[in-house]
Amino acid sequence: MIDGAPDARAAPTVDLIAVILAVTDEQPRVLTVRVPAAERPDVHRDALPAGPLDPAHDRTLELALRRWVREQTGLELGYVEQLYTFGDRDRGGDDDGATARALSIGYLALVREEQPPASAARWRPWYEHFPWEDWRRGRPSVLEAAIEPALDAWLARCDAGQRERADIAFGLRGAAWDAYRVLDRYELLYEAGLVAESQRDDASASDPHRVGRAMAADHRRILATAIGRVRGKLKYRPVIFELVPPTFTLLQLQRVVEALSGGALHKQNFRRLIERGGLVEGTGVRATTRGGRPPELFRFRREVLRERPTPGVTLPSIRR
Amino acid sequence: MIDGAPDARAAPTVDLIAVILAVTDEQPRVLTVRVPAAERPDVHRDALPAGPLDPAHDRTLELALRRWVREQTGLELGYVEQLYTFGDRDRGGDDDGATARALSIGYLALVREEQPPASAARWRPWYEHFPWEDWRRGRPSVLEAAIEPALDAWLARCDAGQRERADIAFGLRGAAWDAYRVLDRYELLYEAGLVAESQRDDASASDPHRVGRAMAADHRRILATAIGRVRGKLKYRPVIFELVPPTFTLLQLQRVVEALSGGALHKQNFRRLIERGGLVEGTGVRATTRGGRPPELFRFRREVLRERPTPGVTLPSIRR
DNA sequence: TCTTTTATGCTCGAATTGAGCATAATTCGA
DNA sequence: TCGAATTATGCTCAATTCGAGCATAAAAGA
Repeated sequence: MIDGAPDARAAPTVDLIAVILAVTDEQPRVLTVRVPAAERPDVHRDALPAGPLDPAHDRTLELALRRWVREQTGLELGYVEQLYTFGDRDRGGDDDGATARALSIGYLALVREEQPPASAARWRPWYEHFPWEDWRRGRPSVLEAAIEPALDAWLARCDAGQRERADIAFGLRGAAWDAYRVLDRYELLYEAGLVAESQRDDASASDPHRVGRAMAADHRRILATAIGRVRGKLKYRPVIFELVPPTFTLLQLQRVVEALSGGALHKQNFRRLIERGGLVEGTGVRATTRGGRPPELFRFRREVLRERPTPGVTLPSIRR
Repeated sequence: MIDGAPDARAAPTVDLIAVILAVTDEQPRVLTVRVPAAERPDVHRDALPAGPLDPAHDRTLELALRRWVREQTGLELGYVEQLYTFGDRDRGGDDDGATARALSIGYLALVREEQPPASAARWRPWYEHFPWEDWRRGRPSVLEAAIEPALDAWLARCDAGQRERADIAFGLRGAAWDAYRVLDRYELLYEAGLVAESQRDDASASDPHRVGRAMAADHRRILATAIGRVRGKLKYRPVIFELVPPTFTLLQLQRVVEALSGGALHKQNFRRLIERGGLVEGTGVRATTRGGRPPELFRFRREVLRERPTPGVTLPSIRR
């Protein structure tokens, strides 16, 4: 069986699941739909949009994704990249038995502005699901108020390895907060029983100190993966320009970076980085403004791709 | 169909495919098996080992992978991460019709040393498949001798966008060579008909200026994805230590980084980076040596994970 | 002992980064 | 109309990092 031929027994159902992100009004948002919960059809939950993989129509997985997203939401996706394939058995979805395994191929998509979605989909600020990830106005209070005490209590029953893992993930006891470890943090909270999803999956789970707004099945895990990915990508690819209009002010751009990375940036240094890095060029036009000196409008400078190997924006160094 | 329920029509076969990497004798190697070609059973090709996803046995995809790799090759995998899911229709495999789609979930694994593989698997230097990726002894001659002329000829029939894409991928006309764009380069060569795989997939393909050793189906594309990933990962996670013995000299470590990244490093600066970055600690023991001052043996310093957000090694700046 | 070889320490200038001060160009209220 | 408030933008300065090379140390081998 080492010869590349897949086993015929293994025929799980496969769907494509989309994490579609945009930033509007300085809030990063994710496109969600409301679905009835698997066990309790009267309860509705936020879910990521998912669609079938239709072999008859689509030559590639990415085309399949673009097609059903267009058909279902009217949204024309720009930047798309594959995220991760989720296939653990107990994914908390409508997985009925042990034999039929559900496989979801997750995709990350960035769209330019909040286009009002057709259908029942809606844009939701992602920090509602991850309040501990937004450090733009300082350390999130939920950390001290809820997460740390509950985590401590849980860790008292764990070994030193878990303690170390938690320290690194949450920047405790002298460790630094690493903005990219979004999934690590979510997984710890899940294991510690601090998110509603783990209560659902495990009846014997501990107390209901739930943090953040829950999602259907394992969709919050998928969103965590996407946030970590987009934060990482910012550094070395100019994906940020997928999220802003064709022309923009440097402050607009900065706010979008801050929204994604969850940290505050030093304004003048951000400008220096972006301008001297050759990522943008001025248009000569100034934006109409609502007070203060009117800022110049810039556009993405495509030529940077040939000039520099990794044109991105370095992340925070959280201010203060 | 936006509700997360997968369509029952879509039931492709799924297998797990492993890119298992090691570095021995300063050569990066990949574990391959020999399989008969889909169209011509008399011809054998290098392939990546693949195994089934068995829902009955394995709770997670990663466990399934570890299990069949252990069973088939005797190899106990250490570091494992999911790479990418390959599911385009024309993957060049034993895909018989348009209806049955083959899905391969690729995994990247790093193992510590060249353990002599049981079974028919063998270790193969990956630069045989990608000779243009090895810049350790300067610019690979295959670029000037074969790739650039053929690429130029092909680009003459393309639009300016392709020209730009090729410049960026291969560092032509003033652009910088970016070690991470392994997949971009392979895909261009594929499209230009410069690798044997594209001849197989397209009977009308151009001349046989083939570069690098071919692999079965789309396995070379998968390997390219893995190489790009591991090169990227080096920068911000200490994955390098998955590939060296528990204690090692700094030169050994440097050679492994160079093998993976495909570039030469400045020795003293590498030492400074590693030591002052707190990635290693001396053992006080010196290695037995074959001439020259005996070097000290170091070990990975685990505490660095809590001290620094992104403990990795910055890549070359290719010397000379 | 002298040459060769590899390891390791150190310096120097250039570039990058973090932080803040200063000035410019507007709007808005008194 | 003037001054306060607000936002944009230019500039400096010190600390750190990075690229490159010189110099010395510690061994083997002739």
